[in-house]
Amino acid sequence: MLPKAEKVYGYDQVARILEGEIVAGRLKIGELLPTETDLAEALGVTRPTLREGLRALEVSGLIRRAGAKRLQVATPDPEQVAMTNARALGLTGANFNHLWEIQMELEPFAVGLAAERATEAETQKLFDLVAELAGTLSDDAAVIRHDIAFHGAISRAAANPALVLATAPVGQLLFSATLDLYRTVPAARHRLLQAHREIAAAVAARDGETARLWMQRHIRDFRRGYEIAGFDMNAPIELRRQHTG
Amino acid sequence: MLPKAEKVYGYDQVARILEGEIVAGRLKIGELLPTETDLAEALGVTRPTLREGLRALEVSGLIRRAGAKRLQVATPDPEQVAMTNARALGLTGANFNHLWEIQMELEPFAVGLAAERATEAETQKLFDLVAELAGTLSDDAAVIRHDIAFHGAISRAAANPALVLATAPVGQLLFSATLDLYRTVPAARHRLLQAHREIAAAVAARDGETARLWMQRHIRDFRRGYEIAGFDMNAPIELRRQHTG
DNA sequence: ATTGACTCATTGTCTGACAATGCAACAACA
DNA sequence: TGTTGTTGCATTGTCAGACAATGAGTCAAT
Repeated sequence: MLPKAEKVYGYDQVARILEGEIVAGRLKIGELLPTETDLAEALGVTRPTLREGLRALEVSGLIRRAGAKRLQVATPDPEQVAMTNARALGLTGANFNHLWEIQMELEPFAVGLAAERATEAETQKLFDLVAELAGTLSDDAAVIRHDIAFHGAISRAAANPALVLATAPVGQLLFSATLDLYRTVPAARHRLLQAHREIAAAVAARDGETARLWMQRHIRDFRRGYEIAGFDMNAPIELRRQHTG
Repeated sequence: MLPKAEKVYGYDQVARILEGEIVAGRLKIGELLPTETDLAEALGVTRPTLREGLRALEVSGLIRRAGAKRLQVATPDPEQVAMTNARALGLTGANFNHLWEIQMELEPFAVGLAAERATEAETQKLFDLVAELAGTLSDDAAVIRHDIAFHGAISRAAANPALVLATAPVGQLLFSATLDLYRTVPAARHRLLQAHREIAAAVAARDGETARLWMQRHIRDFRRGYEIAGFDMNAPIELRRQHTG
């Protein structure tokens, strides 16, 4: 019950201080950090210690390599954050049912918002993705990349950063597990193409209701494919590392 | 368009290799890592380099200090992950409207599932939290801590790890921004207490519909409080560091 | 104006070291 | 016998200093 006197290590200090400076806006986004030697001196630690702190910040996405040299203050890249979360989610033992349940709730919601708010460029992006998919339908890995990209584009079109953060990890994890699906149930890819096509059209027409319906159908269909393929829906899903595109 | 020959640094290698070993299950959860000297030698790097990699893994939650010495393989702590995400979300410029929108969608959904699935212990936890709140209603910070804990407990009762991951950051960020709210609109805390009480009762009664309705009311009410207080709902919300409990 | 060579700063990495501290074994005691 | 104090050791956190590789900037040559 006591406030447990936890020792704060140097590298932890470094990370916290720098994080505070960034969040408080004293270190502005895009700004270049001082050299490691200078920073270390300013913070009263040595370079190895400083670097441990920097590595921590880099993982949480608050700093990024600019070019290849200097480090740059940055806002966390949603995709990178999503990837980290997806992996974390995989390690908690989440299974298909868990993920599908969330998908079924969030994706129709997202596409409804997207239908209201999508900009011209964003709907165009959806059409582009669909067209691209039509061309690479036989490449399983490409289909999955497209699937992730399409749902990601919808989330972004919904113009809500919190929604992106909530949906992206689930989608990445779920879709990454479907490589075997398309091998086992080849027909699934055509149903996917049609669904995406209809969804894109509905979003462009600002028809939220139709978009939601197609999305629901799409996600139910996804589950059916998983059933047909005979996969175990209670088995933990693990994130498969993307073939870096 | 070219596959950009990206240099892979030693510390990055270390992190990836170890991560791979953990995900693949060759390093089991709870297992203690070898000493830094041994690990460094095994991986063909020196200790400073190794430690940078370890720091990265520590931030992503894959390893944790056991006791105070040796490092231990671990599954990411959802709360810690949520905190990281909440901060990331804050930096993307998410505002009250964004967060509330998600909240309004996910929390009723979560409480509906909780009403179906909550175990005896989990419903008891809800009642305990409500009782505790009733005792500390005048302490603003305590009210907020309770609020986060209560919604977290519901997510967990919904028995879906993906849901926890999706809701926790939003809740943490949103509620952390309400300290001023209770100061400005003192009555809000009583309405919050009532809502939580009703929700806990509905979950215990396995009455999903009532639970959802009260949750919706609760979240709408929250918004009204925010309006009455005259806060700007389009201003970015920043995460306030918790007073470590 | 563009290209090329050159300089220099900075990073990634290494070597070696030391103090602090937690853990385990052991001794001393009730 | 069970508990407490002591001691030694292993391991971590941190430091100091060094060096090669490489990116960026400078300046001359074309």
